[in-house]
Amino acid sequence: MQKPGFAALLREKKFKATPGRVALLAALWEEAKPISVQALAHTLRKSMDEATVYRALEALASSGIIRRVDLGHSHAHYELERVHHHHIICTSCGDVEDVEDIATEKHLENMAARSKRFRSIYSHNVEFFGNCQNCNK
Amino acid sequence: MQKPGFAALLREKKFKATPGRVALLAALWEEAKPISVQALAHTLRKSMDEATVYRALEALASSGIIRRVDLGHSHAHYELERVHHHHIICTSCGDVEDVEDIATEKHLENMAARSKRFRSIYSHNVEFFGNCQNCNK
DNA sequence: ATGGTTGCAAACAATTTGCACCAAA
DNA sequence: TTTGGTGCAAATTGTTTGCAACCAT
Repeated sequence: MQKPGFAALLREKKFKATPGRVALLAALWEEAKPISVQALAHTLRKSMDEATVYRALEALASSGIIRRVDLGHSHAHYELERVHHHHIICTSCGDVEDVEDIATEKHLENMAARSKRFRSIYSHNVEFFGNCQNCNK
Repeated sequence: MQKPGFAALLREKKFKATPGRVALLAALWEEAKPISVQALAHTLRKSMDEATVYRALEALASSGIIRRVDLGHSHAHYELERVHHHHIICTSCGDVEDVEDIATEKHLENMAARSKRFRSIYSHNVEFFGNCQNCNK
């Protein structure tokens, strides 16, 4: 994926392209994996107040520009919405690896389609937990 | 699933079968769906201090008796570990429905097996987000 | 007897909110 | 000029911890 024009992307989604939000998206791009709000706020400490980071993350996540990810910790992580994928988390060292598989995605859609009370399902998260090779010695 | 003997279950996993923990498991059994720590602590207010609820939940979850579930809120939920299944969450009213599908589970295993850095994967979570029929009018 | 468990209080961490001000469109 | 976005501070909410006492085994 090419680095997108973040300002244009924001305007496209009806947001104002403020320097802070552009910096936020750039930081997520740089990170290239889920980052905690605290770490992100620290990175952006020159550009954005922590409360504003929270507000921006929520707004951008509900517009689909970014994605909220749960890694089993007691605080949220976010990442740029790129190619659809999921995560494997090492419960020992916290390391995260991406996984993707088209065939599985189809099955996930089927699974969701079985619901009786839900007709519209617009997203899903999948997380695997295990130990990476470093921690499994 | 039959209602288990919680005291015996606890001892089996090398825990002490205290009245509080038995009450906790009974409460999760009653609830029959993911419950927030706060709601659980409120239910158990006569049996267990909130801090103890947190400690018990963590211990029981890492032994596999119960399961921690992320519903996209900013606090944890737990449920009894029963038949393996996942959840669809209504992002409007918060309602939760269970989903399960053996075929999909096989594919999830395949997906996880593709990892390069992870050999041992012991659990996974899947959550779908959408709107239930009530909220989708 | 003894080590896991608990209550209570306090500390800590994560997230949200009110409000006046600012700046992008 | 209008309204979304921001900083700052304070309030909330969620979670963890220390320690002495307790009780299930």
